[in-house]
Amino acid sequence: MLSRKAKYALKAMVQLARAAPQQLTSADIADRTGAPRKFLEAILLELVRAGLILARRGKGGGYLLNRSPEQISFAEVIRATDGPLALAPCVSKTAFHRCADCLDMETCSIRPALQLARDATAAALEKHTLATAMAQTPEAEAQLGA
Amino acid sequence: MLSRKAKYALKAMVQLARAAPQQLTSADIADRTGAPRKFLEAILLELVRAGLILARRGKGGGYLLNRSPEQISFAEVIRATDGPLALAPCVSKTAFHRCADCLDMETCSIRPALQLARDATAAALEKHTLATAMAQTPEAEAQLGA
DNA sequence: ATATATCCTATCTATCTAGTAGGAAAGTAG
DNA sequence: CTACTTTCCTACTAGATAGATAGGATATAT
Repeated sequence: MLSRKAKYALKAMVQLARAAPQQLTSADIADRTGAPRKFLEAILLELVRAGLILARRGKGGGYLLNRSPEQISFAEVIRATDGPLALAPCVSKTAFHRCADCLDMETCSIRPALQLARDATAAALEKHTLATAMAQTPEAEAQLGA
Repeated sequence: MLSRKAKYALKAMVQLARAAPQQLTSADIADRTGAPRKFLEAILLELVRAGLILARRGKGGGYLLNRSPEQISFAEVIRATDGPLALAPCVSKTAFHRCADCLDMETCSIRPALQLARDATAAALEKHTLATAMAQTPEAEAQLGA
């Protein structure tokens, strides 16, 4: 399961894609996604640090995508917030290391299955970009207060 | 990421598949997988309740698969221990419900992506059975104490 | 009866989740 | 230079989950 953090991040990214080339403030995004503003700010900061978005401080400031929506995949956003997509570190491409509870990776009886699962998930989420999401759901996000 | 519980469960199931038609005690399985015996017992109990294995109490007792290895998928074992494979409840087939943090499922901008991811993961893990795992790694599991 | 093995309950510690609160730093406009 | 806005940073908290451990009750075979 994704954490709320990752879901808020994904929804925020889609909102930024919709707003482009205009920027949105954390308050704007909080309104549009239902995420608590202060919590959202921390998440947006992580996305800034991951290089996915840019931030402008001060009056008239806000956030905007650092790349075009076609170039930002769901996989990247999830990795930036929740970490690797893989079901175990030993099959992760972005954060590979031996599992603490498994001595011999080579003869591990469950690793091949986890590898297939990772590849399948990664393929789906890397193909799916912010542009895909925009095209599929062209309307504004439903408001929580509605 | 899978919990240790799920990994122990999967490894235990593969060991039971290898041992069949002989049964194994919790101590046997703990030895072969590196899982703490008492922790493992709790896990095995969950697998019993999920109908994946059978337990025999008393002297000469132990655990054994309730179906043939070809009929038990990795997906089932993971669901029995860690819960749904899906990244969100709203795209889960086995535990479907609306996400607490999302009012309108129909217009959700991230749901289609999560649906694709779930389908891809489920397909991979449902196809992969204990028999598949046995065939791929015919040797005994590496010992933690080795 | 005794030994064996699963089943059940309770407890514990550390970490993670999902925030809240308060303010510092930076940028803009007058 | 001052006021205002907006991001950035630090600290804190309540509650849940992970990953166990401990001790014993219950069932079974000899």
